[in-house]
Amino acid sequence: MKFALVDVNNCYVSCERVFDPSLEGKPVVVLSNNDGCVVARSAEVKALGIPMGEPWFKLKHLAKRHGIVAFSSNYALYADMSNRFMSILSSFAANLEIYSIDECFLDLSGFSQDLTEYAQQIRRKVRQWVGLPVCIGIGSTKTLAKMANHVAKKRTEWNGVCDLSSLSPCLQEKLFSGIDVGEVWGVGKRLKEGLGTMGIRTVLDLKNSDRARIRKRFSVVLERTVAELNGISCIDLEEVAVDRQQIQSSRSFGRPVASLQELSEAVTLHVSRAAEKLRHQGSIAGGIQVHIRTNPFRPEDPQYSQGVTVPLAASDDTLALTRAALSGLKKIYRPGFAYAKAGILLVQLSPKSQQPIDLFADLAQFERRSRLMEAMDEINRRYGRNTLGPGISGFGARRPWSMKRGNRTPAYTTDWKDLPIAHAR
DNA sequence: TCTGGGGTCCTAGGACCC
DNA sequence: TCTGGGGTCCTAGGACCC
Repeated sequence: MKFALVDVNNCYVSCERVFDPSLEGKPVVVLSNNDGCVVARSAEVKALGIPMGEPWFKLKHLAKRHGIVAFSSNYALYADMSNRFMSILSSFAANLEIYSIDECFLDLSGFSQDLTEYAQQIRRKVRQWVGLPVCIGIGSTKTLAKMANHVAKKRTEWNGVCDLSSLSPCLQEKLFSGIDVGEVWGVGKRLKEGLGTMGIRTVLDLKNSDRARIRKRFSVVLERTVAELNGISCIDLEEVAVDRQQIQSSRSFGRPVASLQELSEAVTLHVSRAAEKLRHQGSIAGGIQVHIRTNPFRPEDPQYSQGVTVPLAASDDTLALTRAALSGLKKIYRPGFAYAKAGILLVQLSPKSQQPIDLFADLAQFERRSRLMEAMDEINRRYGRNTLGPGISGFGARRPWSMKRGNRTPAYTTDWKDLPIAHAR
């Protein structure tokens, strides 16, 4: 087997730079929803030692001093750039797996040409056609391809491409002995700690570790990782997008919320968004979980966090799901708290084609509802999300709790009125 | 004042059944 | 006072990923 992992460098920052080249060379960050924390950093920002996930308010002084430019996240733009990026990749390999918004695995098994040169061609084309810089890692398993990608990104002498399968075992060992085990795909903070107590500190240590012992002390997942580091491919390319098993919608509020009324509006909005995704993948949900919580970062305030799962006759009907969610919310709601976040989770998903028909149900009513949902999705697709929804979710201007997005760039590629040329005039 | 959101998989423990 | 063993299903929580 041979896999390549193509990954956009500092994806969100790079997308912003495509439409404002003057940002090139400047320190740039993109912030999460509510402008909460840093989710993308340019190389200049990384060099300042600012970690991923750092809360923005803690950085403001640094930002001023170094002239850091901060953008609110613009997901419509990033998603569209991602689609363009993926479509270019599909011309380089017949089999590929879109792993995330900015990463894609290609199956290069059986390719006879020089893979490093092929990867450089991919880099040039992506750069030329969509303006995004990418790095490419190649290896005989997905875990090795990930590792190679890390090397390509961190060590400039590789010029953006690293093919581990072209290295001699001796060179590979030398490389792996110099990389922290925490950089391995699937090894997070806790596992790194646990491995450390066993004396496993580098990628090479993990590669040479005893698989049975790893399985016993940790899990089958980590055992698989060790196998993959040794070139034994355990994780397949997943070309077809599989149906989600859960669909979630949750969000922090722009400001604290206390009333059941406002929580109900937020929950209703979340159900609408999740139900739309549910119908899009052609599934029905057999349960809906509702959760609310106060702000855990303010331990001096009274804290409350509660969730409840409400079972229901499997459905994809926004109104039925909303009813269930609101009944759950009423059960867990306690007055007297400053709530910071609410969300819902659709669970027990199954294909709509398997939906059992209730013997006593009103079929005509069922049909009308289906058509209503279709019409609603179509209107929201055409005129923007939340154009049409249950009345309880409130209207835009009346949603003081909705999120803060102080500095979002225009939807350059997905909205006619935001085309760059219109701004140039 | 201000700390994201959406996923997956695994494990442990409780309820229940025979 | 005595109190099995094994299976399934569900849920909560932990860990990881981007």
